[in-house]
Amino acid sequence: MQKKTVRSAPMPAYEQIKRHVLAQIESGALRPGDVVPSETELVKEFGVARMTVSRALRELMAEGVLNRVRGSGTYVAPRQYESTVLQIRNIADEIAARGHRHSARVLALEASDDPNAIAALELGTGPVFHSRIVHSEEGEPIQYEDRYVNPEVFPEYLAQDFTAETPNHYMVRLAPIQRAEFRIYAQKPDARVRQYLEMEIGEPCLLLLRRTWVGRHVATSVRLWHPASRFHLAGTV
Amino acid sequence: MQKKTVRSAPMPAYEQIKRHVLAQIESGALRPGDVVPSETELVKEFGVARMTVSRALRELMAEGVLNRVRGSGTYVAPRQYESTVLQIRNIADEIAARGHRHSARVLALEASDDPNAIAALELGTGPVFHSRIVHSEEGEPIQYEDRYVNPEVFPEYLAQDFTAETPNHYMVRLAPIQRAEFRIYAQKPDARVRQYLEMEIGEPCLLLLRRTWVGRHVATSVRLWHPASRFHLAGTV
DNA sequence: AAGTGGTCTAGACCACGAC
DNA sequence: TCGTGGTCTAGACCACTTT
Repeated sequence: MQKKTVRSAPMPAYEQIKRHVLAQIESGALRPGDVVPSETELVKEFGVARMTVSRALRELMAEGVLNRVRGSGTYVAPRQYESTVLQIRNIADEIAARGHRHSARVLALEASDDPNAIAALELGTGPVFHSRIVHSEEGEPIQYEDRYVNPEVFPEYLAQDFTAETPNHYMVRLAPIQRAEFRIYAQKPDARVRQYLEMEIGEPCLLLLRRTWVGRHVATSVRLWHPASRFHLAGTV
Repeated sequence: MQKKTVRSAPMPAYEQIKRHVLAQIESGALRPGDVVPSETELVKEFGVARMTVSRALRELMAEGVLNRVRGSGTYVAPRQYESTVLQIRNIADEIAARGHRHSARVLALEASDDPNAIAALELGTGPVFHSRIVHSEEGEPIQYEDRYVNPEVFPEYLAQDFTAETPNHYMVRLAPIQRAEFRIYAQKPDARVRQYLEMEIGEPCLLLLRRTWVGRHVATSVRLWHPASRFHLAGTV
């Protein structure tokens, strides 16, 4: 009963196995519903005891990443369906998780000198970057995104193609978000928002305001309007 | 390497240990900050291997019930109903924090056989307890609370005076909330809610649905309507 | 029958904190 | 130094599903 040779990385074996499986899911090598290698196979692959593999897979199941069925096997879980306030998720991921098609229409992508936006980003002077995008799920508009971006944090923002990648995904990919502040309102949309979201007159919006920090900089300040009939927020504490 | 004698209950040993610790916390025998018996002690008490105790305590830490410090010990975690993001706060406290006066009007306080409520509380049969209360800030209504309560968790609920203490405060005082699930909607209020909240016709509501757990019981399921013009949610991540 | 996951044992080595 | 938790091993028995 001797511990095997020291691993190069100071990371527990079960954690390495978890990351290995997660990486395969993120890369698309493993898709929802796919069979994950069995405990026995992972034992051989990683040269560890079965308890260690078992813990890794059990924790991934507790995290909602995998489903395990005794006698059958381990499967990649379908993605979660409800958006959450607690996590800064990507509208495109949420839509994809529901098995639906996401599309984005870029209404504006420009520099701006709006003093309110400059203040919200806690900058002294402008210009700042500004984008307005309508996100749709299966062709039905579900979010009107009005976003201001700190050029010091994302200098290449205006050069991106936000029909291919959402601003949120782009920013998360480039910089780790360290803090976020949000406010949630029920609000009647103005005429422009109502039209872009194809809403009935009188239907309210669920409005989410969010500012996120990267280091000491306010990276972005965004207002997200959602038609009340087609969207809600959810989460657990 | 023989498995020990068959347990009377068909429940894993680690699960029994978890329930034992949770029961002590719920009964008040263990309070936040208290030291939980060490792995070695629990190994002796339950006659199991250390890995089994370790798993039980590790899972309770993952659930936020315990804190574990290597070299020091295992401790009961502080109650978290105010530390997290969408805080499970008391409307009366929030109003008091603004230096304002809170008042409550109890519209109903009764037993109910509503099958939806019974299902929401994950009970087999009713009756369950039901209350409807309008909360006001400086005399201005700010929240319409429609709450169902699990009688197994709060048997004395109907005997309380909720003009003096809010249901939320009463429940938090009696039992530690361990988990909460919420959903947030923008919604047009029905006529009754609109009237009690003294809202203009056409003004939307911010509707917060929340279920909270005490141990393995759904303790309460509540719908909170707020006039959009006078209320919003906020938090940080 | 063979393979899967679920649980458990009785040890072990280690990093860390309190004393 | 001693006790604590963190991880790991190399087996084992079991319930269950698939073939």
